[in-house]
Amino acid sequence: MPELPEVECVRRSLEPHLVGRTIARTRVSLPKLARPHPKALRQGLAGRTITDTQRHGKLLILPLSDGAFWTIHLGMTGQLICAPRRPQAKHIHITISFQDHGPRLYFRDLRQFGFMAFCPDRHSLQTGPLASFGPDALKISPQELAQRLAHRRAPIKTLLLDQHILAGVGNIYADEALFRARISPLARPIDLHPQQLLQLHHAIQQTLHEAITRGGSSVRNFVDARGRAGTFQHQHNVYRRTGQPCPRCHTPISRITLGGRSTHFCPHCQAADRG
DNA sequence: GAATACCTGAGC
DNA sequence: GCTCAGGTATTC
Repeated sequence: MPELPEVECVRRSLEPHLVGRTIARTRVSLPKLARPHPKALRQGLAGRTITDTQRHGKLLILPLSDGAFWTIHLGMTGQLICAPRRPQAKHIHITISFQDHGPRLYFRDLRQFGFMAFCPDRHSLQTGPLASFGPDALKISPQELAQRLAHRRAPIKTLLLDQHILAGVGNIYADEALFRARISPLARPIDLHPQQLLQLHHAIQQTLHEAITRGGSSVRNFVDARGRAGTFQHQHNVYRRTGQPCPRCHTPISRITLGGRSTHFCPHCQAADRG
C-alpha cells in the first residue's frame, strides 16, 4: 500500500517503539525477503542498537550502532507490526525480537514484494538499497525537479513514478498531484511551461504533506505499525474515481493505462492542450 | 517505451 | 473463471 506518506506514517508510529532498543534475534521464514541473504541479516542485526529512524522515498532506513544500517522496503503490501505477541495473521515472514524482551517487530507481506536489508556501512547503503533512488520527493527543489525531467520524453505521469528521477511518488499520489497541478498525465515535459513545472512541484509537496497529516491513504487496508488506518483516501479527487464527477468541473473522471498502470484524470481540467 | 515477472487475494 | 491491485527489476 505504501507510498511516501504511508511509509512516513509507519516511520513515525515506529520511532518511539524502536529507537534505543537492541536487537536480539531475527527469524526469517521466507528467505527471499532478507537481503543479501537471511544469515547476513540475522548476524548483522544481532546485538546492534537502533539509533534513529529515517526515510528516503518509500525506503525506511534504521541507522544502527557501529555505523551500520537496516533498511526496509514495504513493496506493495508490506506491513510492520509492533506487538508483544505474534498477531493472528497470515503472511508474517520475519520476526525481530529484542534484548529487553519487549514488543517484537513483525514483518508481514502478502505479495512478497518487500524486503529487509542489512548494510554494514554507509557505502553499502548507498550502493545497495539507495542506489536506484533519486532525491526524496519532499526534499527536491523545484529547480532540481525541472532539471531531472528536462530532456525526458515519456509522459509526465510515467516519469513521476520513476524512482530514479524522484523517490516516493507512487500511483495514487502521481494522479492526485497532476490533478492539483491541472496537468494532463499524458503531457511531456517539453510541452510544459516552466510555470507549470513549478505548479507540479508545489502540488506534489502539498499532496504528500496533506496525506501525511491524515495518516496516509488506506485504499485497501493500509495501517501503520500501531494498526491505525489513514483517512486521505476520502480526499482523493481522481484516484479510483472513474466515471464520478470531477470535484472542480463535474466532468466524469477518465481512466487510461500509462506505463502499465491505471491512470485517473479529469479530461477537462487536465486537458492535454492546456498542459 | 512496453511487456513481463515476481506473489496472493479481493471482487466481479 | 477473469481482472485488478498502492512496487520494482529485467527483458525485448
